[in-house]
Amino acid sequence: MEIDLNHSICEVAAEKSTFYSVNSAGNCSSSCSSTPPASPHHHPPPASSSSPSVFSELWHACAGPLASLPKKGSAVVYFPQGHLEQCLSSSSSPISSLEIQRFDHPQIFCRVMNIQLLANKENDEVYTRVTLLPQPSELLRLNSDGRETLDLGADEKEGGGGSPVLKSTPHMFCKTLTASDTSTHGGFSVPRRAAEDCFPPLDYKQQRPSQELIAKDLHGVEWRFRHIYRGQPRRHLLTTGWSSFVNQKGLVSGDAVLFLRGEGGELRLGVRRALRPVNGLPSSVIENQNSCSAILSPIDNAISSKSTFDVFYSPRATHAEFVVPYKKYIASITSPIYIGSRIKLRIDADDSPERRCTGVVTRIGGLDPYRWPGSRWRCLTVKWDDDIMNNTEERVSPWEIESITMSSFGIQSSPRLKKARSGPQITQPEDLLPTGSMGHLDFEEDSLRSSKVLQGQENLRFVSPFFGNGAMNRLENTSIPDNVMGKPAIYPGFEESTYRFPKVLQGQEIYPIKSLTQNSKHSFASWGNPSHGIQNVYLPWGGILKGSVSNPLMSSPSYDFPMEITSARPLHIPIRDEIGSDKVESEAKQARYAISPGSVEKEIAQENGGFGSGFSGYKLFGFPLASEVQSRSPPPPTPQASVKVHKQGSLVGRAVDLWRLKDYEDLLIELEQLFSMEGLLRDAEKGWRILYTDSGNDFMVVGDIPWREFVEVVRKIHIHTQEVEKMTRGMLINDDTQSCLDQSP
Amino acid sequence: MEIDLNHSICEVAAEKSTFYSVNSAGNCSSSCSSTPPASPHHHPPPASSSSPSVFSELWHACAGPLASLPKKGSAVVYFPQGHLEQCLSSSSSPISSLEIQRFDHPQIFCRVMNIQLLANKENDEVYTRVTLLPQPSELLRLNSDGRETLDLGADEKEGGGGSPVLKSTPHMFCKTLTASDTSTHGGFSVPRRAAEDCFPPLDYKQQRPSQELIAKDLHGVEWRFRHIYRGQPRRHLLTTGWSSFVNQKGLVSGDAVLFLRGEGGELRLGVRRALRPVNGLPSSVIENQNSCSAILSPIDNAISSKSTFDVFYSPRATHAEFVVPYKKYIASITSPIYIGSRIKLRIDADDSPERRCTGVVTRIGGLDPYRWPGSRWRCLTVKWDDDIMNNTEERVSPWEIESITMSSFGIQSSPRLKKARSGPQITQPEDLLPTGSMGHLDFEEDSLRSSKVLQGQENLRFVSPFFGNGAMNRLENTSIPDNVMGKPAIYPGFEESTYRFPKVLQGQEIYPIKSLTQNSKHSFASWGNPSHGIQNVYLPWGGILKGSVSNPLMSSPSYDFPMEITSARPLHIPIRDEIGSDKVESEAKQARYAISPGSVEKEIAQENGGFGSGFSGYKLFGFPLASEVQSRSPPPPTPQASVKVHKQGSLVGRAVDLWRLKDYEDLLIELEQLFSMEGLLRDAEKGWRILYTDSGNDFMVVGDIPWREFVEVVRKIHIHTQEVEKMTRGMLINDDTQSCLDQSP
DNA sequence: ATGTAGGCTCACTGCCGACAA
DNA sequence: TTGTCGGCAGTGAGCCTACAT
Repeated sequence: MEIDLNHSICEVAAEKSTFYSVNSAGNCSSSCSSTPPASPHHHPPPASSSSPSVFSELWHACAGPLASLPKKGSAVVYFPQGHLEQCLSSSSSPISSLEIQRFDHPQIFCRVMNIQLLANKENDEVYTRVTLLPQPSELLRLNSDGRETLDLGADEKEGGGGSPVLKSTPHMFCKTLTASDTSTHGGFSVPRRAAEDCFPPLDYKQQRPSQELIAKDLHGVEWRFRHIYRGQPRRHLLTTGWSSFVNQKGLVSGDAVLFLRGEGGELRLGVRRALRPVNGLPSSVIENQNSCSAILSPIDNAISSKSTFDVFYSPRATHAEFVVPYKKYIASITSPIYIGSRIKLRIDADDSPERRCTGVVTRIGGLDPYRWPGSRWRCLTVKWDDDIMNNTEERVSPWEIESITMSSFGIQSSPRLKKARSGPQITQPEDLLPTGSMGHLDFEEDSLRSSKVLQGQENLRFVSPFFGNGAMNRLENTSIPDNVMGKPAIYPGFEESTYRFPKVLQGQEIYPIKSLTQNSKHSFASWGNPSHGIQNVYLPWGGILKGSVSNPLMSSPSYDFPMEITSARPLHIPIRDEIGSDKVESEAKQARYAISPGSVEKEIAQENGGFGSGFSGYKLFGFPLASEVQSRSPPPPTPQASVKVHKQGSLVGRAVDLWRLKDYEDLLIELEQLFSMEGLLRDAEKGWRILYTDSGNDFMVVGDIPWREFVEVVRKIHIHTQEVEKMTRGMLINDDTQSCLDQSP
Repeated sequence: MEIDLNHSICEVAAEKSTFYSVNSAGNCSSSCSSTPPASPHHHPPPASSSSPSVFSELWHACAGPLASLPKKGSAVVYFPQGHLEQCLSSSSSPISSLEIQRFDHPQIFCRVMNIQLLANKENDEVYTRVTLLPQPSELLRLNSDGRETLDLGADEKEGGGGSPVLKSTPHMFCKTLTASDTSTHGGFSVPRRAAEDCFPPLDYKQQRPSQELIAKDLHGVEWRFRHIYRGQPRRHLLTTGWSSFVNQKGLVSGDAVLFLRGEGGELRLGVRRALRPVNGLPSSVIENQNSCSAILSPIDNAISSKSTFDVFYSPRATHAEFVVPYKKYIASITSPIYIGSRIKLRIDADDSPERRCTGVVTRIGGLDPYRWPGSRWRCLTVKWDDDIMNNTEERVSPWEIESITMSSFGIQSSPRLKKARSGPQITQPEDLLPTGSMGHLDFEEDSLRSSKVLQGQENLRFVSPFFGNGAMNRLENTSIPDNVMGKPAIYPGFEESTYRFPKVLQGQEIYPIKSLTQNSKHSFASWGNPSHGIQNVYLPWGGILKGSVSNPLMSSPSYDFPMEITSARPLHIPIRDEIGSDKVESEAKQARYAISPGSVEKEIAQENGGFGSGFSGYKLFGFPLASEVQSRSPPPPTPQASVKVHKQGSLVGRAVDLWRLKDYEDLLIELEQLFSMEGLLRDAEKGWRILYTDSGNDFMVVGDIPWREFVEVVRKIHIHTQEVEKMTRGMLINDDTQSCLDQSP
């Protein structure tokens, strides 16, 4: 017998009680218990102790995330997957005592004060509202010597309080609409148990018992339906009024409706739209923008004012993970992720409980180091082994990863394996072994493979600018403290690396060998103050040169890397030292922690010896190095953070923070959201053009210059219809023809 | 017999030929002629010389602005009213030789290169596209001595070129839809002449002749209609396909459709929606914001790059005047406008040819002096004599005004006439008499009245900070050159003044007498370099003190102004001296030109003698003065502290000191208190939206940018109902409850 | 000449049980 | 138990003329 999982979930929800409490001090706590609800008689008398507002809140809490509720018997706390609501039914982790942390601001820890669901009345979607109390936490701090200390025991016993008021789960059901349900032909077929559970009883003695149901939606709008019990075999149907509801709500097959009966017998109903794929773009992209822009901005304010903030979050519409459990976070950051790493991920899909997916990290994107200088979060692009995953989860948060192993892909595909054998032996240092409970890295067995990854790489020839005999010598004399074992690699600034051309980043520079050998004078530069011994050398493929191996890159400049691998780089976790005076010192020390205690092979081409000179003036393949160099804190005389956006014909302008965005695509998504033009901007055929006025007051087309450059020169963004470009080319008229008259007299 | 004016207009358009030409050099010119079109036989053979593209362009030109086309026989060039298209049929002023000038950038003159209509495919509206060639003109320049020279003769013979290709106007008609036309019950009743003119002929021998019409809209979409000639009496009807068209275009009664038959017999059709009143918001707001932000920004670019730019302009949707004929402009700026001035305005409404409206200027708003430091444009708020005008034309551009007289309103309403008699005699200087052809000011007869206006004022006690014996003495010795007679008053920076609290502006400071007398030490300050003799004294009510009357404000501090008159101030036209080194000098000289040659009575309280010191540190009623002082270019680092707040529907504005506030939340609370809207603003669901105008004069949503940034750029805050956002997003589904179940079994 | 209303037809909405999965 | 289909009826869109202005 097949079981509709959606329905099963609903039943679980009904069987599991969720308790809400709000104490007078505003210190909300919600705890969960697996106590079964009151006896499931058909029509329990309304609980006199329950106030309508509590019912309403509970209704809101239940209305949205049903599909995200745990499977029967499951009690796993799995915040990172975004199914925050699981905490509601997790007896092991009451929300109020869970450590929550913003993924993009490691200094700030938050305490969940309240979780409830709210409705976006615009699109009828339900969002989870997480009220967080930001707590600049002592859990993670830098000691004076720059060493990172994880003080796990601190701040543990603070929350709590408030006696939870027990509330029995009201009777409800959720049904995914069938084609018949949404067609104009008929009504809505009510599942038998759902009707008996939620709707007032009918007089079954009648031939065709029927009644009028009145249900309020999230807006408070009443919807009336004729509920009839008829047919052979008998079944419950909603007829009159149903199609109007479907039409006005714009429901289609695959969407879901939800009915909930309150204590007084009053009905509520909500819709839960299916996650419709946004054309052309993976949903994960939308997720990221959605979350970052709309949700995180008030958080900054709250943090500075030490007040609470709310996070709105729709588990159906967005995959973004705003909060992660502390343990998960710690586990994640102690497991470096490299491009090429094979990761395992647990997926909570509606149709399969706990499916685990595996894939290979193909790209590591960073947050904007200007805006989130200390963020440890990275955006991973994953090529999944299973093709089914391709469309749904292209981008992954490192917090989500369950285990990591080094991938061995690319070995067989490289015909030049032997030739590369003479390359450096990349060995993962032992202290990068996972210490977290969830992370799993077996570098021992993977060390060889990762070296093969390096050896297999073609065409891209990289060398670190840190290379240089002097630096190497210094480095070899450096002793690595023992107490930093197991700590993550520390690195200020990070960037994605899917570009064909190498990027030079703060603390991580990548050069083609060719440029080194051919024109080392202008291609080499050093970062960091040599007097402080910036010693870590990260090869582009993620290995760390160790030992006393001579520099093969210099001697054999024709290293070939397979093209399918752009570069394999470690997921370094930067920690920002806010004490500006000792920046270099601490960076140097932090950097050391990432270095294997073994001998590291390095050469730092150090032509430009000065620390402050950076890479100004150097170019690589026409790309100015300096512009890519992320200067240290504070952010340079920064260009404006927010850029105004005007849409043609729109009265009101908006503003976007470009530093938050990663690329043009992000921008388009952001703009679409700001102006409610979902899907209209990314598709040029929709007729919109994005223009901008730059610092030279020139009116330009967005997208022509590199994103970073764009961010710095843009002054104002304009959204115009495509007519704007026709002004020079004359009118174009598209000739899609429609016939609305079939017969001619 | 009643005549549908819309139809008349259409016929005029058909009778008047409009000629377009585009020469190969890209130098487009369009000229007009009143030559009647070819004999109006029913089906003229397609002109072989006309290319389809020209037809298309012409079609676009005709499709939109029909209501703006001149009445029969009219040849008046009347750009300022926004009916740019009138030039198309004006034989006296071919477009190509007309001087066009941006109202907000007096240095830049533009030459019209092309005019055509484009479609906003979103709302199906038609826009006028004006391709302009900016010409940094010599017409208006400042001599080295700072005197303004109007070199009318220059630059006159430059344009032209290109032999216009004659094109006969295609056959077209425009009909405003009736209730029957738009009802679901029937089809579209085609006016007889229109059908015979535009549609292919039917075989009238048949019983019910019919045919299928295929017409393309602006998007190129083909619409098919059954065209039938039937009924008793016989008439032309569009049946099948029509209701689909109406529905999909969202047409309602009052909208108009337009059919146009090309040379090849192909049909085009367009819609022209009726100007639906935007609920709650005066259309002028839309206009201003829309135009300034979306339309003018590319112009800056074009000006700097000396390239062309386009202006998109919808005569139906916006009232903004982007271009004004040069003569009109000159006439306007030579006629100072005061609050209280009675103005006459010509209105081109659809239903009445050349209706003239009169009203009294109640408010003079300025452009942002930061962004448009030299703009002469002012936004006038006019209280119209005719109540009908109240909703349509609240705000007026000075370019539109036909004639100006001083108003005498307020005389009778003042019970304290006698008491105020001892006040200063405000006399308009003779050199402010109008010299332009259109302006009309009779200051001689109004001088007394304006003084009465002053005398009648209560409760608001103002005095200029310029008052001071030293300055007065200097001023009295100043000789006014004769050759500046008739030139407008020159003043850097200007601001509206409808507020209860005084504002301190550049060159125009207004203080309550009370503060002067009580704490003159901190309330007085001087602007301008005394060595250059800033001599003009503008009283807040717009008068210029002259003669040797002693300062009555100092001796009788209890001046009372009627509340209904905020202040009567002259519309000073600032001219920006771009030579930065001599700024003060030229300003001082320019200022002198506005002063009556007669003896002027002034006192400048000049405690703070330094020019650069401004008003920093002084506060008045808690309002820092310095923040309100508009410094000379470049804009000062200190943004304004107090920001004006306007609530939709409220006549009176308030002001908030943003520096006192911590964040957006504080702001909302403050605003709620100011407007007694407790709880209404912080909850978005209450339906209020907080917007603001920033330093770029853009209309933005509050909350998008960080608070600190916001504080620095905000210029004015607007509280609107949420309707304001619907203007950009289109209709929202209203949630009126509907019962869809009438009978219960 | 043309706006509006009544009559008429037809297509579609929407309620019903049959039937099958 | 419930998704889908054929049957069927009521409503209304839409074509027609009549009538009024």
